[in-house]
Amino acid sequence: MTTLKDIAAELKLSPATVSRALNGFPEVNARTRELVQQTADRMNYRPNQFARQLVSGRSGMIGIIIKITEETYSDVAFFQAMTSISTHLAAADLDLIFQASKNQDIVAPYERMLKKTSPDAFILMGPEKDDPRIEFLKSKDIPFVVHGRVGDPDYAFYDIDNKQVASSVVDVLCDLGHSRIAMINGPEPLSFAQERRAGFLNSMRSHGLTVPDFALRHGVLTSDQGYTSALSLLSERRGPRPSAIVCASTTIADGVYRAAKDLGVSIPSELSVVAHDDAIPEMRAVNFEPALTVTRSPIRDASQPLALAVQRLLNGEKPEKLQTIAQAELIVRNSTAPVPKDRSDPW
Amino acid sequence: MTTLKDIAAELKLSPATVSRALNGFPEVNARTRELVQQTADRMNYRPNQFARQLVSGRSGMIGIIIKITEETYSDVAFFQAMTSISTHLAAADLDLIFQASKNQDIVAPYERMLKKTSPDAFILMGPEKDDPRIEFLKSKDIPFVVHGRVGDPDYAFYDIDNKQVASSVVDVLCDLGHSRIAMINGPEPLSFAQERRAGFLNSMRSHGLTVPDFALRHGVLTSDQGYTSALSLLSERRGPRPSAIVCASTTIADGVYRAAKDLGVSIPSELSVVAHDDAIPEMRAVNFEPALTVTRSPIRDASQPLALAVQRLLNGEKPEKLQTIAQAELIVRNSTAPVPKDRSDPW
DNA sequence: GTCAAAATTCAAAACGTTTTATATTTTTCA
DNA sequence: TGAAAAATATAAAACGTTTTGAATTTTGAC
Repeated sequence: MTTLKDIAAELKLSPATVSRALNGFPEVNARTRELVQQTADRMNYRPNQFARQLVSGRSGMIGIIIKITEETYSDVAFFQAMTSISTHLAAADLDLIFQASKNQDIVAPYERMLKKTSPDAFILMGPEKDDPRIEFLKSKDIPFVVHGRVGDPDYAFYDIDNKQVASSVVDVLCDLGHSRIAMINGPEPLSFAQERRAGFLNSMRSHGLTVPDFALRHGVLTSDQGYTSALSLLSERRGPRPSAIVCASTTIADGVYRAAKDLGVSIPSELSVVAHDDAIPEMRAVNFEPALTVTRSPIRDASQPLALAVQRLLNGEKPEKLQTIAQAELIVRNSTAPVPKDRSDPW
Repeated sequence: MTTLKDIAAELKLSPATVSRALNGFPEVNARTRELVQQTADRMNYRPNQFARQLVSGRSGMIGIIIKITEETYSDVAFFQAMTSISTHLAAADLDLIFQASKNQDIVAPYERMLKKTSPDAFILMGPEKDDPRIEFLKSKDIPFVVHGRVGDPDYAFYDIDNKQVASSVVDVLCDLGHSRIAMINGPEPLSFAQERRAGFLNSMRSHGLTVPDFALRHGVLTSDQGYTSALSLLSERRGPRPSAIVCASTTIADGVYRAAKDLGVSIPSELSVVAHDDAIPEMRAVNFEPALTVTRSPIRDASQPLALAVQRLLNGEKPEKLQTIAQAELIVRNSTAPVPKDRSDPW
């Protein structure tokens, strides 16, 4: 391993000058710099990162921690996001430290990583209300960026406008005359699900419509969850069946399609279906039969803003200035149709 | 930030003693150690990892790099493996540095990470013949463990016995009287596919059977790939159809099932299907209709041996001593049956 | 040719540990 | 009691950078 000193000795310069020359400081003679560069190359010099980190106090690494679930969907979604974030960070010469944890105490792995590897910042996914991880990072004064948000926060985040996602869907369905609209939503504790719920209920109310309790369901984003929820919604045991179902994901919609098929309910003539599309390669909305109407905002679109926000945080920008709310795109396909005459009455 | 010196000053001891006390060296008085421990706790001391790394020359981190594909299956499989590895490493206080790369030059990201973050070792997945990554790591003298193997290598690895996987399946099918057995294998460059191919052909030969070229296919591990391959195999355009198909994964088998259904070929009475099951939660062999006969070796089983091998490498053990070849388990279910009389002739 | 200003280089300190070689204290045993 | 041995503590060096403050050299103007 050749060190700065070696180069300095070779050229009869001081380590200070060599350091400056290599790091592009202005106060070094052009000829000297050239010379230093060349000998550094020739001697195959690689700066020792540990020494750099010691003096700079920075690791150049970003932490990301995932709670292990049994759910493939969140896995695939998370993995997509993470790979994408990784490539964007690498472009800024930042590395990603990854940790999966099934720890009960969701803060513990953050503490451990902080002690052990000292990432300069964290990227945090799937925030919940009063999320202890956020409290922890704030208390330790560690920069972090959140994918998603809870409420109207003061931290840096990237999120989509989940209220708009839900309300734009309601608008579309109401324009088609639907009034009995059900929703199969994501897991209750997650903020995106709460936002969509709020947006959904608000928008329904503003159209003068109500939603009975049984028509608004929460659960994991799996096809099976969609299937069982839809079976129950379509069974008419608790009153007339909905004329439209709003799904939290394309996987949920897949289950709804299966249930409709099994019950002989035709889409879209008897039942309209809309979903939010995270653009996970697994289940493409265009390949649905009939093609699925969606609000669309690819999860991978989040990665660049997240990576960028991290860099800016590290440059000292204020978190409050690093907040992005993206709008979802509405794509009407063939799974939505005007409400059938005999099903237009509200609940 | 309180440092070792602060504690030393507080107790009127030398930093050396404090260091030794905290790191459990024997040559320190029990009372002193107790005292040091307490004040360290009281002053909320956290050792500076950068300083440690500088003097030890070790980062305590393991690098893992994935080439981005378009394939969900490999994503899910990889992600499963990675999360599992991560938890095992964390138990040994090692962190995982993750990087996704779509770089053409598959060595470049290794070089970059090495320069930037200096992992102590790498875990390397999906080795190919003459893999330049392996050459690179060897030339730089960086320890690494491979998931999979090529040939009869001198590096540390964990792999399953892919020849056995293929041959045990052939044995089962031959016992049932099958002689026209086709294989839908994984991507040609990957070593596991080559091993299975070899095992398959060898075993067929030893049963006195031949395999025409068109009956042995390579491709990605997707349902669609299985579907199109099976359609082609079952079309009888190139001779009589196989009485059994061996699949590289449950996703492939899913495609085969779909193709058989579309063609009105019944499983298992007209066609036997066997697959290798990596135990990815996506597609459970037991849930197939009929339940799928498999050779089974969960990908997540690899993570603990891999994590352990890494630790041993770091403790100076020789890579040649850290080689594991796991046997797959054969599970016969309902997708295999005796060959139909009219299809028992060999090709 | 001189002097101030600008440009360039340097020596030393700092970052916070671990480790080596040495010094001091305590214990043991004759 | 004294010397040797064992136990415990220490000072200083080392790891390889960056940065501070000062020193040296070069340039430009008169």
